[in-house]
Amino acid sequence: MLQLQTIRENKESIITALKKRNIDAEPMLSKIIELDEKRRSIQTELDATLAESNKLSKEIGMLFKSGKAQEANTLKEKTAGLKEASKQLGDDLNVTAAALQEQLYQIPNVPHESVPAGNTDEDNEEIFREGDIPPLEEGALPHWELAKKYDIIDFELGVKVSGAGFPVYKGKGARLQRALISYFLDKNTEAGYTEVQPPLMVNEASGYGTGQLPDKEGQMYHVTADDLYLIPTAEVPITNLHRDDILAESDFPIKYTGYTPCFRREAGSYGAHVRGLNRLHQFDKVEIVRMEHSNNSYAALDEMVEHVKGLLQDLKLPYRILRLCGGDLGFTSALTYDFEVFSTAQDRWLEISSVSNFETFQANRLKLRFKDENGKSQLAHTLNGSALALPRVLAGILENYQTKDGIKIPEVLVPYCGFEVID
RNA sequence: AGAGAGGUGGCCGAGUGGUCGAAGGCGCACGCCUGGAAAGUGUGUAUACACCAAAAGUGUAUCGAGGGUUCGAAUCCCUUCCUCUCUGCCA
Repeated sequence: MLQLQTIRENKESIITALKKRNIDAEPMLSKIIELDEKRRSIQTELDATLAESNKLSKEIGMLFKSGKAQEANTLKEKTAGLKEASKQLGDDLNVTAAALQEQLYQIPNVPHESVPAGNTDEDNEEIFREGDIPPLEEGALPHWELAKKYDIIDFELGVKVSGAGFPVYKGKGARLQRALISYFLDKNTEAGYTEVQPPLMVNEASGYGTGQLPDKEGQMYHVTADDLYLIPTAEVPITNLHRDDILAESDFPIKYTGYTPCFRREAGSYGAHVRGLNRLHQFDKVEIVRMEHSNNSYAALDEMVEHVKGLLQDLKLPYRILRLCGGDLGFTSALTYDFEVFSTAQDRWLEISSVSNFETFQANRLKLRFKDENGKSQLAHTLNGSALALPRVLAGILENYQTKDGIKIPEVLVPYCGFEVID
């Protein structure tokens, strides 16, 4: 959510920046400014009315105490009109503030200046590429065939137990999955991220805090009996650890990492691109989350990108980094780098990490602030990234490391797996 | 799930209709004291919004949330959320 003051002061530049998202924000912003002006004028009037009313009440109290009941009763009559007026103004204020809030929730974050304009993923800008694409032998298989061949992931069993998109990992497949989680957590911890195990269900306030609500309500599983939501990413509970906090500058940087399953309804997904591990209702992910001083968040973002690069270099997977264009940028993000691994057997790139700076967009909803050197509160910046999302890393490993003698395990994972090959 | 207790400032905790944004304590900050520290001592120490160019200042709101009674509510009434304890159930 953008800050009102920012909108008031930078309306034109916000409109220009939002054009990169192919949004004409002019009508919305004008509406917001209009509502804000209305709200302020009502507030001023209401405050004056209440002040008058408070003053009279005090006088009445004094008069009663000193036994001048008659004078007090005279004053009482004067308060009736004030009371009526403040009730009316209060209602107006509530209506206006609610309308304003609703408008504000609809404005996406302002893209960073480096974000390219564009409509679709075609317009994303590749900024880095590394790793060799392995020459595969005749008869190389996509991961869902490999999963079946070596009996390491059973999609049909998942269908029986839950439904499509809930795979069952078995044997060495399950072990490899666990190895990846441990490996990522270890690397993240080494890089200074504090490991946390957050709740997997969150309340409504948390959903609003990070921006899943109200915009993406349909994408989360809603446990209606208790009004909780299954987390679509660890970003939600971890970022909300600091909801309503006022930090000291010395608290920065705040760095967390956490492994969680993630639950996504993925309504509307279908087709070949969602086969196998490509798109699931439940998947595992290790996330990194940071809270930063506003003047350090882009340095932090770069650091996160370097860190994720390190993970992929270790796994020796061919990958590229994209700077998302305005049209592909998430609602809450100011700048996002997507990491994609090349899946050789599918001959396509698979997104395995998304690293974003939200600037103050989430912090404004979270009321996550810090005291600056002048003792003033200002909003912190929040960032997060996958380090990494498991299923597609797994898909990449299975497909890129396949040989006719089985699937080799990347060297760094062997100590975690306890075996060198899946055969 | 049943019964009970309770939600007050960073924390603890007092406050049952008016002078309460809220005693007292702890913590924290700054100063004094000290060779230095501790102790002692003094001062300060919530957030949001509005007015003001801004600072200063002023006003308004906030004692879980929402509503009501009243000239006036932390205090009374209603609704709701949450927490804790015991019982039950269960990993």
